Amino acid sequence: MTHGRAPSAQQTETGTHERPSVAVDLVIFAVINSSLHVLLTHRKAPPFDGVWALPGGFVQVSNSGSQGENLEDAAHRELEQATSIPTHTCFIQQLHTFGKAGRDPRMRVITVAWYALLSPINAHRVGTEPEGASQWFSTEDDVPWMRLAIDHAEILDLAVERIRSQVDTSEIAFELIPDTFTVAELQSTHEAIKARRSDARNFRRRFQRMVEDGLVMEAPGKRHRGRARPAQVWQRNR
Amino acid sequence: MTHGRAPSAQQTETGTHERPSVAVDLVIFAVINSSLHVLLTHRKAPPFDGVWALPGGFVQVSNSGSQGENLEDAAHRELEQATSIPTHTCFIQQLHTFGKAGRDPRMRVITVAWYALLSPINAHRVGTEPEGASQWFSTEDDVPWMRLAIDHAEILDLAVERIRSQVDTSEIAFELIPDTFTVAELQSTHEAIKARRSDARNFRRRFQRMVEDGLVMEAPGKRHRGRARPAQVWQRNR
DNA sequence: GTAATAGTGTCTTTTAGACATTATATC
DNA sequence: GATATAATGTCTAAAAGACACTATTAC
Repeated sequence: MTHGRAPSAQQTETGTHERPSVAVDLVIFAVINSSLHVLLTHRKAPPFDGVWALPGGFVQVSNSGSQGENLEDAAHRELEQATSIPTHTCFIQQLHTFGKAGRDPRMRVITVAWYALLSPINAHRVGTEPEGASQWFSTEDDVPWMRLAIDHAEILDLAVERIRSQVDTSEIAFELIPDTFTVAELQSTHEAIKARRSDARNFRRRFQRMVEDGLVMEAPGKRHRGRARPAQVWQRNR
Repeated sequence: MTHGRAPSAQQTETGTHERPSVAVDLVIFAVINSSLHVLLTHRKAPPFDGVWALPGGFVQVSNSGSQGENLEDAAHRELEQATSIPTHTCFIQQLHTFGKAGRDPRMRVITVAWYALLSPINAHRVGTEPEGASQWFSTEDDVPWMRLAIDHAEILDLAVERIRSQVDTSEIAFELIPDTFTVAELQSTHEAIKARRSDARNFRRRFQRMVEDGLVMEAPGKRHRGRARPAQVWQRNR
């Protein structure tokens, strides 16, 4: 036997070895009522019937011709299926691949997990059907963490940890708010992701830097909230 | 069709759909001569014969019984195969999963890429056979970037970017040096990863914080280099 | 004018970057 | 004492955390 990709005992380069099923699972986030929510689907078939799970499905594969769909396309397809909205503009990013033997009792399944971020407008269109199979859960208290199918609680944990660690150094928060927004709305989104309050003056100082860096720019109009002073509206600079 | 993991047109929950081959590919790093190196293997079989590639191989899968090996175990197995050293103590971490249709012309292959970090002692035992299939390449100039098999150049790029972004905020640099080390050796490792020099005084200030935080502690003895003043030896605090 | 949110400024602490000299060992 | 590396201190700049008051609008 040689080094590297050479065939090992039960495997050949021509592919006669056994193969796993490969799935994509989605952690779909949105901020609802100032709280970070995740979309779960209710399973109706054994062996996980009656259990909440991350939306997902198998990657369409062919071993001839075009070889099937790209992983990212599979993730987008499942995102559309889970949300019933057009998702080509949605933010989606690979999280981690989970493939522990036995994680799915039916067969060997390796799943590539992704996280997606929905704007409030898109989120509102999802999971509102009273008899729907999908439902939003607040990550702060609502999620039936201990009862998610397979290892989905672990996937969800990692996804929350990931976006928390990214929110201060990337622009992901913009994916969770409308195209135009006020500073208070952006701050509220940051707070929802990190599950902790922040100081308005310090946040505005950081926002000021974003303006100076050309990341955001003023948008026309003002936005009212209650009977208070109207706020300046902003938009991303693209 | 319902939401979520329900079967789609060509797929059933019982798994009669076509499946991809799943591989693990390894980006094995070590610091040699103060430069970040990566271990590549020379392919001898078509369709990539004569081309350098990342070491890797297929995940051993079974759809009955134990379902085969864990992804992480497959990565460790391939790491041992590529290096011929015991690797249970080696640092290894998942990088990203690459699964574009057509990336391997032979068949649909989805590969889970990992990066591994070898200490100088371990690295020295690898790739020194004159006729060996594995060889170290400096990431600074030596790597035949444009000629790596499949999408391995892209994987390598991402791995380098990843450890560069982690070196200042994690403890990965310690995985690339011996158990006991001097401050200068640790600094040199940082510089090799980031491919840029740093100031010794500023680096020692950061090192002092590591000491105060209990991350490292003095080790017995001093280390000589040339005919100069000997340096204090340190070790990680575990 | 009252209620409610928008918007502003200062002090302190921490961290990073730039920069030159002294200390200690070998030869 | 010449040489080579180890080790140290200060000034400055940028960013985060803590903290209280004024501005503008609807009602």
